Amino acid sequence: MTNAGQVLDALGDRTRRAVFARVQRGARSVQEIADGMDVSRPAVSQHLKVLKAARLVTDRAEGTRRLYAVDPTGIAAVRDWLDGFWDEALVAFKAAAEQEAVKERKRR
Amino acid sequence: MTNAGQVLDALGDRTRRAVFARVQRGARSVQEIADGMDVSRPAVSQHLKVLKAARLVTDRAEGTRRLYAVDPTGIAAVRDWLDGFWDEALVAFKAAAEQEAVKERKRR
DNA sequence: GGCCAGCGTTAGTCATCACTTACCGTAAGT
DNA sequence: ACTTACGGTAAGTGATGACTAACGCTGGCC
Repeated sequence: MTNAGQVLDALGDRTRRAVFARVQRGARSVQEIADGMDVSRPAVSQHLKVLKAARLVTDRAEGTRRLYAVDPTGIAAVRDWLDGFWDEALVAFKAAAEQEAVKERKRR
Repeated sequence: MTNAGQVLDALGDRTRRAVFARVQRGARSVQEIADGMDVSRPAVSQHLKVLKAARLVTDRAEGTRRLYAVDPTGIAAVRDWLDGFWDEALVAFKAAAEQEAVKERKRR
């Protein structure tokens, strides 16, 4: 199981999110990903390393090129993590809203 | 609509995630949240500010105390953002797997 | 009014990390 | 073997941001 914290740390950077989005849009090689971005290719390479460690992307060698693709594993990890918060958050939120409504009634 | 990037930036810090988790577990005042943590109270206060801006928590004054609660809005934002990736990621992943299988067959 | 508790804010410091430049290894073409 | 394209890595720098200490403000209590 991948640590959700690691994935969130990976997604907690704007540039890295842009790289991730480009991979998902179909970009393959590191060059293609870096083209049009305002950072250098080595920077992209380092970001890909982090994304890979978080299991957000997978890589595969093809000749001298290295092709990157999206890995659902990391996304699933955050998704599960979020869902845990989601349910409890809704319950807590509803309870708080109820309590607010009670106080509101008392005020009149 | 809350920006998903802002929420991810907020969750991209370990300490901030701890603060968020404590709020969800029922901690209310800033003191209660800070108690037992290895950072000072002002630090917690600053983290709460970021979490609030990302609409992950809400605050409400009660006397001199300030009570914090979880706000589902921010979580929903990341959730939607993730779901977008989720669907396309699965499709892309399946396609890639298919292509791999084809290549595998060709190899024999 | 005086006092205390609870928080937010500011200023300043320190560490983390994103980025670039340069370098090295590797695979394919000639 | 030479060259070229591609990409990971190391070293060094700069900027972002997390943290603490000190201060100020507000609300409740005596």
